[in-house]
Amino acid sequence: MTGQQLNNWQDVQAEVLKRIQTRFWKPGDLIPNEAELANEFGCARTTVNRALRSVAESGLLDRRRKAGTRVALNPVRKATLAIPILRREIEAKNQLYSHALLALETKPPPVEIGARMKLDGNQDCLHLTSLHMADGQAYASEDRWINQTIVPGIIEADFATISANEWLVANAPFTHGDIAFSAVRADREISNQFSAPEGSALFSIERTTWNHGNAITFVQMIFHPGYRMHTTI
Amino acid sequence: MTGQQLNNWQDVQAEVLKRIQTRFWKPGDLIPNEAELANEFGCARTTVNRALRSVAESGLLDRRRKAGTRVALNPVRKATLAIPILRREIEAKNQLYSHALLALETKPPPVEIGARMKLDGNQDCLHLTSLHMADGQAYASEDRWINQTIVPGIIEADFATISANEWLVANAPFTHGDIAFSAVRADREISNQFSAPEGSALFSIERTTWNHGNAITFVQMIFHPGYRMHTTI
DNA sequence: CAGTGGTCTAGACCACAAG
DNA sequence: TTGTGGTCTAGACCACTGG
Repeated sequence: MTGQQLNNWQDVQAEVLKRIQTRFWKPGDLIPNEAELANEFGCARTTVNRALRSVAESGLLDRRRKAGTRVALNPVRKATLAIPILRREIEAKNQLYSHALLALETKPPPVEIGARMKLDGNQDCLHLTSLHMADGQAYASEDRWINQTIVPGIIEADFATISANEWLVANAPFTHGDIAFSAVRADREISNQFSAPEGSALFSIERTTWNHGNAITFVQMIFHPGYRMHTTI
Repeated sequence: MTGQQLNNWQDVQAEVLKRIQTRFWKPGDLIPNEAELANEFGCARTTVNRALRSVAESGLLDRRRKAGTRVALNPVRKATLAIPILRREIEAKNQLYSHALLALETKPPPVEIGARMKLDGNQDCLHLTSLHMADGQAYASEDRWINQTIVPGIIEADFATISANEWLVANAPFTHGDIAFSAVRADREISNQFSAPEGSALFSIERTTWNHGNAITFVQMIFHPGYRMHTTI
């Protein structure tokens, strides 16, 4: 060991971050390999590996076998953002959550939505619109299509008492999903729901969830004026 | 070993995910401890630990010492989204990146921005507005405040040739940042930049970056109409 | 108190890719 | 070909926390 004693991977990680932030290791630099750092820090190579892997996952290091580990030239910082169930997001603010089912029908979705769900042909879907409220104020408007052919039991669900999202979370496991964030203009219907001027700029989240190759549901949530989604890096 | 042989942590992870998705382990269930799973899978406990830790990070498992590991009741799925440098985002689409500096001045920021940057008093900041373009089309409009007291060399920077973001990435390391996403209405100036109707709904990203306790910069990026930010879970 | 996950260690072998 | 990170193992000790 030639340097200070670092006993756990968090300490090693902190030292590595410090060297990057202070430009002791500059962007593009090749840093010592795991064995050398383990020797310098007086710990096992496994510990160094754990620390470096963690820093690399955050985007600050590029690691490649044989080529070694370099400080990232263009650090694409990765923000992790939690996609909460709306009810919990609202309750976390100590507000009362409620929701109202506005419409429920069975029909084939518009072509662009059918395409996103990779449905073949004019397949019937369950279509529902509902409003989520915090302390009685409109919080988010939901427009959802559910692929009823692959969700057993969906017909019996009572979406007046449980929100579609919560029912699906409990009954239709998914393997992965796509999410898109954007800004949309409030049309007449939406602006009425929020008691906001027509043409207001509203934050939108669209999500398609899948069970292996099959789309379970497509949902667009449009949030009240002024809504902000936060995260940190 | 009582079950099938799983030789690496990815296989163990896949098996664990399968058991969650198929409801073999149901939400709220306590699953076997690491030693039991290691025995069942015929691998070391370390390997099981690596797999379970990874699943827990995605939000599907709750792990607590002594209490054991449970399938999450309300899985708050975590989406990791990459915050790219704009130039790279544009070049990744095989478009030509360019940018124009629209204004540059030195003055104290508005109070709400000064508060976000935790500046004390009416401290002068470098304020610049610029436009990022893809193939000559307006892509995003940037409004940035830089705390010049803690960024050495900022005076010499030539923001006509290098974008402020790239200069800062190269010269002002940060330890962390806050990000907020929202929707904003295009005012007259912004709508002119995008040749879009006034009142268009535009996607906005605001970011403050810090070096320990000191704000380096606050920036608001407003994107062209129709911009979407994607991720997966 | 005792059971669980969290971590460290030393050694080993392997997969990948640069030269 | 060979140096690098990626991973597994067995065993050990520790930290936290539920009962």
